[in-house]
Formats: sequence, C-alpha cells, structure tokens
Amino acid sequence: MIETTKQQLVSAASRLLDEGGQEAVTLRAVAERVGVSHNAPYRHFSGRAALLAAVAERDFTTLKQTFEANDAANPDPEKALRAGASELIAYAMEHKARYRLLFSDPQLLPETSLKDAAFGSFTAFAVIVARCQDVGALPAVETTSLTGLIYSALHGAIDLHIGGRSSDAKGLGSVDATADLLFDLLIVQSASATRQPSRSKTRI
Amino acid sequence: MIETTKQQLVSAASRLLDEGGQEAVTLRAVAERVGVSHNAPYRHFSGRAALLAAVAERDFTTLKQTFEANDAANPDPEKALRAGASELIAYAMEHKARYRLLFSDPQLLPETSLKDAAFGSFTAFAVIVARCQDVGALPAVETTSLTGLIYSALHGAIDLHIGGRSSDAKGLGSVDATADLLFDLLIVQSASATRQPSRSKTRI
DNA sequence: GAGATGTTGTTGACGGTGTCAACCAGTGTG
DNA sequence: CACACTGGTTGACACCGTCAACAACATCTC
Repeated sequence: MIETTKQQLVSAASRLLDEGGQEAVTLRAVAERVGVSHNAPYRHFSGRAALLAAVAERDFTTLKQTFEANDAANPDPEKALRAGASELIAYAMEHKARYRLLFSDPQLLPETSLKDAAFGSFTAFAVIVARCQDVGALPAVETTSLTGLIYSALHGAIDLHIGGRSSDAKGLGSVDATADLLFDLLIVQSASATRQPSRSKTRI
Repeated sequence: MIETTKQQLVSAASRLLDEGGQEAVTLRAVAERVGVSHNAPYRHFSGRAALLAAVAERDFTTLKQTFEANDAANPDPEKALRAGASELIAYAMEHKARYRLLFSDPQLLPETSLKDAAFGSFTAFAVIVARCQDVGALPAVETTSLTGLIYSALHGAIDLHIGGRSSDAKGLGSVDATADLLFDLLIVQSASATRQPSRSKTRI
C-alpha cells in the first residue's frame, strides 16, 4: 500500500527525529524529504507542532499495542512487568528523540486524540501492574498510584540517560540496572508482606 | 555589589526562562533586557548553548547547597531525605523550564565545569541516602544505585508533571504523592519489622 | 455538460533567530 | 607613542515558521 502524502510527512518527520533530534525536524526538511514544496505540510497540518503531535500519536498507539502483546504473551505477571519495562527502555534507546517527544516535550499540543493515545498506553501498562498485584507480586496499594510510581521511575531513568545525566560521572547505573533494582525492591517488599499470615489478602 | 555584564546576561536568561520557557530565551531578548546590542553576548559566551550552560551551572551549585543545608538541618535521616526531595520538587515547580534545562536538556554542552556542578548536587543527595541506610531506614544495597533509583523516580514524576503527562487524564497523582509513595514503599521494605509507613496509604 | 466548490499543491514574501565579519572606543603596557 | 586586548557596536547572511495569493484538479450540484 502506498502512503498518502500526509503519512509520508509523518514518516519523514519520524526518521528525521531519529537521525538528528528535535531541531533537525524542520518543516522544510520534512517537505524536501517527501519531495514537495516547503509549504505543502500546511495542507495537512496546522503547523510544526501538529506534525510532531501526529508522530507522537502514532507511536503512542504502537507502544500500547506492544504492552498489550507483552501482557498476552507472558502468563507470569512479574515476567510481563519486567518484559514490558524492557520494551519501553528498548524503544527509548532506539528512538531517543521520539521518546522525548512522547513523554517530555512541553509544547506538544494537548489535542484530545493525542491524550487518548497517551492514556491508552498508560492503561495498557497499568493492566500488567494490576495483574502483579492480583498475585501478590506487587504491594496492594492503589493501582493507578503504583503504576504512576513505576512509570515515573522508568521514565526518570530513561530521561536522565538520554539527557546524558546518568553517565559515569553521575554514577547512575544503566537504565536496565535501575529498572531491575526498582522491581527487586518493590517485589521484595510485597512478598514479605504477603508472607505474614495475619494480613494475607489478595486483591480480587 | 553590581553585577558584571556577564552575570547580568545569566540572570536575564534565567528570568526569561522562568517567564516564557526555553524558546523565550533568545540571545536577542537576553541582550535587550540587559540593555546591550544583539551581539554583545558573544563577547562573553560562545553562543546560546554556552549561555544556557552557565545558567545551569549556577543553579546546580545552589541546588547542591540546598541539599547540604537540608542534610545539616535534619538530624533524622528519613526526615532529611523527605525534606530534600520536597526541596527538589519545589524548585522544579517554581522554575519548570530551568529544571528541565538542568536535568533534561539534551543539547546542554558537556563542559567539565557543568558536569562537576551536576555531580556535586547528586553527591549531596547521595550523602542523605547513605545516612538513611546507616540507620536502616533504606535497604542496604549499593548507595549509588539506590540514589540513582530515587533520583530517577523523583525526576520522572517531576518531568512527567512538567510535560503535562501526569494530569488527570493519565491518572498519575501529584508529584508529592508519588514521592511519598516511593519513600513509603522503600522504607517499609527495609524496616518492615520495626517501622510503619508514615502515611497509611497502603491497604494493610 | 457547465459551473461552483473544496482539496492539494505551488511560489513568494515577512519577521525573527543564531551566528559571522568588520569596525570602534577605551585601557593598559612595552 | 605604538600596540594589543577587552567589550562593545552595526550590518549582513542563511535558515526557520508562517501567511497570502494563486494554480491545477477532482467532485458535487443544477
């Protein structure tokens, strides 16, 4: 299937993002790569911000699908959780600028469709967290808050790494090591709690 | 004491950062605010990136001093830890664009003096973490890794909030709530025999 | 079928931005 | 006095996002 011009613009912007980061994605460069005039993108997007939002929306939905596929493929919730985190980290490492666009960019327009896509990927991740809670692998606190904490820790480790703040000089380990430590500590905590008979209760 | 032109440029850039974010900090606007020509900044900085690096360096050192003062003021390590986190969050909320410059900006030049300043603030935070470990308030894993994890979680929560990714739609609570949950879970884990979580958000 | 209309392009211009080059006024210093 | 250095100036350049005006073409309506 051939891509429409609009899709080509999104794809070209994604590629430029990967190759040269945010500042490399100029509307003119995108247009040139697609082979249209410097003003053609305005026929499909209201401006640069809208084009980037389209890139983000596309990636948010694929990310959501990745989480869902991961959840379905791993019967063990704890494995699904760790695998999901690894997928997120892998995506971030492979497409640093795109990851930042999705999760950090402050000037990304708050279009509802984009918010929906972002919310969808978060929810898919929360489903895995809930499953872990169900089997007592994670503490039985409010699921959304716990998911937020885990998401925050993963995002923080990734973002510091991408920004060059976690290299040797600052002593932070690799992103994967930080994620491992996070899960080790959280899971130890909940396992010791559920081991106590008087308080044992699994969420239904 | 009167500020030198160089200091005035840094101050003006900081103020513009607070008022209008990254994109508001144009060399021309900075120069105009100081009252010099649009090219005067080049007599003091090699370019825009270097000026922003100077802003970051200044803030990194004040942040380090904040951590140190906090450490000295709180005899209880756990209180020092929570207070230090609160200070970081407060700084981030008050100066969002500046915070992002320090901890997220990818194009911040890797000058050694800037790296030193960043490392200094991280180390000051690590000192508090180590004290918590000494009294058994935090798990006895490698201090640098644990500090990295805590730093990552705090940064992630802050960054997602600043980027508008943690508002209602995504269900993440406020930054402070996420930080509280983080400490509650970590401290419960390490001292579950003798301690209770400071906030009874956990459903026990 | 013919005209109106909307879609998707185009070219050209505008102001704003970072940066480079050239120049200029002081201020020591040999 | 000549000289270089420091900190400032003006002017230009290419590049950027964006707006306006126009052109080709498909599609709908009478």
